[in-house]
Amino acid sequence: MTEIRQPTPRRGTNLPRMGDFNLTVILDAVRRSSGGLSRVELAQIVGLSPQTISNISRRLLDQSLIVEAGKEGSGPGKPRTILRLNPAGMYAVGVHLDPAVTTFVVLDLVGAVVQHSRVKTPDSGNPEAVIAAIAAEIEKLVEASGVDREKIAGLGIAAPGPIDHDNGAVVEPPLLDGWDRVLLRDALADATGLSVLMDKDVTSAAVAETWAGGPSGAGSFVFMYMGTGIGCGIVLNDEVVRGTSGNAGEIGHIIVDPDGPPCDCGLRGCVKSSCIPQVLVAEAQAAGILSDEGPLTGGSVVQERFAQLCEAADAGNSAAMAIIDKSAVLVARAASVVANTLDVDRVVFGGPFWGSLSRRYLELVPDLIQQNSDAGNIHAIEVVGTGVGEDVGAIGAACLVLEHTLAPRAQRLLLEG
Amino acid sequence: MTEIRQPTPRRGTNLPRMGDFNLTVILDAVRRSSGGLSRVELAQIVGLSPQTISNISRRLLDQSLIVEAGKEGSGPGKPRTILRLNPAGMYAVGVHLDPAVTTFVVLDLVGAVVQHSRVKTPDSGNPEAVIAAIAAEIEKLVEASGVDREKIAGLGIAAPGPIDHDNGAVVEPPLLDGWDRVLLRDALADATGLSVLMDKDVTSAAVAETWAGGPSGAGSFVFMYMGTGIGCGIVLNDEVVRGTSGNAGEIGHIIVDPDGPPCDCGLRGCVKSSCIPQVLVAEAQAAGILSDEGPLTGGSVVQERFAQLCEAADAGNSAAMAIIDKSAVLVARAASVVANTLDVDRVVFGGPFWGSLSRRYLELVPDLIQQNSDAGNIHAIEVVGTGVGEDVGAIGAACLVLEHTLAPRAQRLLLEG
DNA sequence: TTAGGGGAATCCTTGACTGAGATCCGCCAG
DNA sequence: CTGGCGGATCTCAGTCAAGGATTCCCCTAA
Repeated sequence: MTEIRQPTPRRGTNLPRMGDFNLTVILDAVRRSSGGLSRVELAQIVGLSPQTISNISRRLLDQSLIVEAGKEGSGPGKPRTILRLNPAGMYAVGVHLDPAVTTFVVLDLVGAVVQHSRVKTPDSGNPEAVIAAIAAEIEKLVEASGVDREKIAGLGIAAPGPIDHDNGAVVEPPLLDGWDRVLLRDALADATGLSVLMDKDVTSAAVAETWAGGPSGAGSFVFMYMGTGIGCGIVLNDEVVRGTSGNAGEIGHIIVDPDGPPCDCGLRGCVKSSCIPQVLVAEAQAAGILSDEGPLTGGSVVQERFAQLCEAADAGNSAAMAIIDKSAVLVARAASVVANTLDVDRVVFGGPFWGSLSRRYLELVPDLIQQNSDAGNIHAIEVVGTGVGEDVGAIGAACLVLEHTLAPRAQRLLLEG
Repeated sequence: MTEIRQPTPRRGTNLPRMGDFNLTVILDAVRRSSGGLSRVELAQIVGLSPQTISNISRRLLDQSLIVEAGKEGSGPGKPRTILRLNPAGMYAVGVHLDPAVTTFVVLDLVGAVVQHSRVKTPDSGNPEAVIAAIAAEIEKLVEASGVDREKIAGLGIAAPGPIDHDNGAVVEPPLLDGWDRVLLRDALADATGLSVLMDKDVTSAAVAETWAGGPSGAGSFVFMYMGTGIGCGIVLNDEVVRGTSGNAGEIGHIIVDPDGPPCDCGLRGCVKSSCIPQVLVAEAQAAGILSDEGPLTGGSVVQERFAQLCEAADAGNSAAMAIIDKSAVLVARAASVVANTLDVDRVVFGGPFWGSLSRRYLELVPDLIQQNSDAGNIHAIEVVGTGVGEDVGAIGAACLVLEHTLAPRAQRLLLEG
């Protein structure tokens, strides 16, 4: 353990990089504004001269990434021409590969869903066949959307962790037999002809929030992903934290309940063993809240019964409410650990199971997190639910492409090796 | 909780910024190399053309931040001229304000300690007098070092958290009465005439590692700070994570022992209640390992007895060893939580109490962390002890200045508001 | 003496900045 | 109703500064 792997050192930058970066900065400002911005406003916001804004605007107009959308003249003088994002300027395809269902979306530049489909994930141990099926579904979806293929910037894949980011493979995914270290990214690139990006589902969800989540996707935040498992996506200063192997956000073994049930790690009360939906459903069945007592096999069964549990809680069943409320306390503890460690001032909740939980969680969690906050005296911590719905995984996957292509990441400035 | 605070949007960049950034990139490459680099090597490393390197080298030579140090010719052709950091090119002053002792250092450009002193922190409730005393001590230290005042880039302060980074104040510091929200940074700037930066001690320690820690300070890592409390500093891709209010790294309430003692947060087995030195010393006293049974008042008493405990463990006292070993397990769990959440591949241990612990911890902790790693299948996690010694707080404080002035932070590229 | 590599001088390209001019609209007088 | 005036917005040329490409000079080993 004494030899330190020497990372690639920090590299320099040059003029073309600078130009491209400023372009993405302006695009980002336009994107984040509600209702567009004029060139003068842009100059003020990004700190560049009006001239430069004009030049870059022209480039963006030429690429039809933005459009001039009307004028706005209040007083005397030439009215400002408003620049807006052109939704049809670019598209991206997203796939969320989940043990239960595989979701597909085509997204436009503003992050709106143009086309959408879901298929049950085939549980064959034959990844090649599944990959071919995915490629075919993408083909069908793009066809149906009527989008010009030239306008499709790429394909994003969201997969359950852990993943091997360097090789574009999932590693020992639970409930996906035969998928260990299959080179999914390259296989799909070959099959579709698109450039492919791959990330964990929680990271994708966080990216979806930055791109399609409105004001709650700006700055720094932790995205609590409520899915089959519970994970988090991390965004610091508008940049997603991926970690060395793309596996940031693993919080399954944070201990949230010293009196909780034992976990496979040998301890007690981990997130993974005490507050994921599967555990809550099992608790509800043991308590006799859910009539159906069949085995909990597969993600879709869990999802269904979990929805029943939440409905019971919303309907006033006190035992069900107790289970949900307790889970809120535990999840809030996990969120607090991450929020305290990174000192963020916003926690965003989302994920496929969030819809059922949101009402009760939004009543309980804000106060719990505020109480647990180490920096609570200095700044409050906002707790919000995401605006991106159930398909956040697939939407996030598509947003990976948009983010990679158009977001003003500092990395974009640096020369490549 | 619905109103989202709109953060300052991402800003553009321009030519002068680019030039300055490239300068810092080159300086950083020279700094990180062992034994200097030639211009050609630099060109290859940072990706800029040889003559750009030449131009920037000239600027660095003019500012005497680097020096030409000999030639290196192996084969035919003109031998390479080696560029090295000039230790005397710049200095920085660092102060570590700790409840027990206040440490002062003057650092040169390579991070070597030029001058050093310690005084007991006066426990008066009169911050103004203490600030005046600190300023006087700095004056004395600079005088004694014989350093040209023009070469002093600034003053760094490391303070125990939580801090209010915006206002440069400590917030409700434990054991420091009367210091709540005193505007320490501005007061010291007025008193010394230096530009002052302030950060938490754990953040400062992480910065010290990036600047003076050798290869283990590159890339991404978590710095576990073993002090009166236990905290962590976070560095991702060579940039320190500070958080919205400068309070990142608060891990005191991560639960590491479900069977542990109760904590003031209402739960059990937090880091703060189960493995900080004060708790271990109390355990040792209860077990009769330490003969002296006096009260545990003040940081220096704890430090002294903790050293005795570690000595006993090193000497083979099995009860003492059990206490240290158990703490290693617990601290490893906390480190694992952070490492898993951020997916870093290195954990660096350090801090004032690290010296006593290092031998046993380095035997136990690497395996423990590897076992707890969620990404353990994908990459190993290195565990190393810092090269920066007991004064890491003050050295880190001085490094804050060097880092702010000379590190290739992406932030440097962006235009200011 | 020759070969080969390092470093500097020169010119080119490119992107942002500066200042003058064109454009557009509301206002107001005739 | 019409045309000139003023003010704000936007664009056109010129300048500046930084990195890139080419060329040349210098140095050392063989």
